Amino acid sequence: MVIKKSKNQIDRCKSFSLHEDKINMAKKNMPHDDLIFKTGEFFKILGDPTRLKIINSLFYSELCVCDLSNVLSLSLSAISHQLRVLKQADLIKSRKEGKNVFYSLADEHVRQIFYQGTEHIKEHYNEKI
Amino acid sequence: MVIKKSKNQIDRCKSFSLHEDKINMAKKNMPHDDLIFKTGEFFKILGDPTRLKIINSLFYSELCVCDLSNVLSLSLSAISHQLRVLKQADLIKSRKEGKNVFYSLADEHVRQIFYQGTEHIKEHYNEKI
DNA sequence: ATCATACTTGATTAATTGTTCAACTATGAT
DNA sequence: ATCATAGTTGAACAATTAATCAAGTATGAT
Repeated sequence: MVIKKSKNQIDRCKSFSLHEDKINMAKKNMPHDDLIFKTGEFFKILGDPTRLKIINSLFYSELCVCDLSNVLSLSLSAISHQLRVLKQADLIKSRKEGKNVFYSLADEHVRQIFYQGTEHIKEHYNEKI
Repeated sequence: MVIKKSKNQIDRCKSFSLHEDKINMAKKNMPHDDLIFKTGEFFKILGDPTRLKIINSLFYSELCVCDLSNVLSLSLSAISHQLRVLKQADLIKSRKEGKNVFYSLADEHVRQIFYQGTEHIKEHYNEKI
């Protein structure tokens, strides 16, 4: 009763003509790969609890690596690695003072998008979180 | 010249008292783990080019799996897997009509956050994308 | 009943990723 | 100069993940 697909059969449907207009509309309005990719990279950075906690911590004041290690109860190394990711993506900036390196948010935009994300989740779960 | 750390030394700094106020402020205002985690999961879903392209495609009209396969030049299987991820996260919804399953955006919020993300990137790269 | 089309799904595989470990450098105090 | 503290970094390891493959189900036409 099992029908095996031939090796090189393309796993696509055949009804291109059916919704041709809608398909072309979607294709025409597709942003360039570069923008899609970079936007994805940006959201990916916000897709980690540790990084979100770091961002939230920096809402109130600049903090050094040591402070963040205390706030998140995570090793200096783990924090430092994540700070590098956040800095390379220009979500945060740093300033050196003696033995300390103080980190702060790069701009208001980060705060806004973070806020929108949490609000979306809150609404979605009926304020139960 | 190499000084080896003892096995169980904790990789944390010792200056808790230095920035105690700032640390407590950050701790006090930290959202619950559940909210942080779910927000992270949400952003993670937006952190993939294929899913972003699907979302962008659905900006203009509902589309079936086959249509999306055509728009993105990706196999039905790959599209279907991603649609499931997007649906489970309530970013899209579906409607069955005969042999077709039509997908559309779940709400305006998704559109807004996607838009904010791309705008952030565009600003950041000086409109060069 | 049979067949083609639309879609789904579980398993596999390759690539990516977050944390830890163990080292390193940088700075300031003694 | 030596030492302690603050921070960085590369390697390793486990966990996650996106696409493919090979099968499956669902629906409508003949």
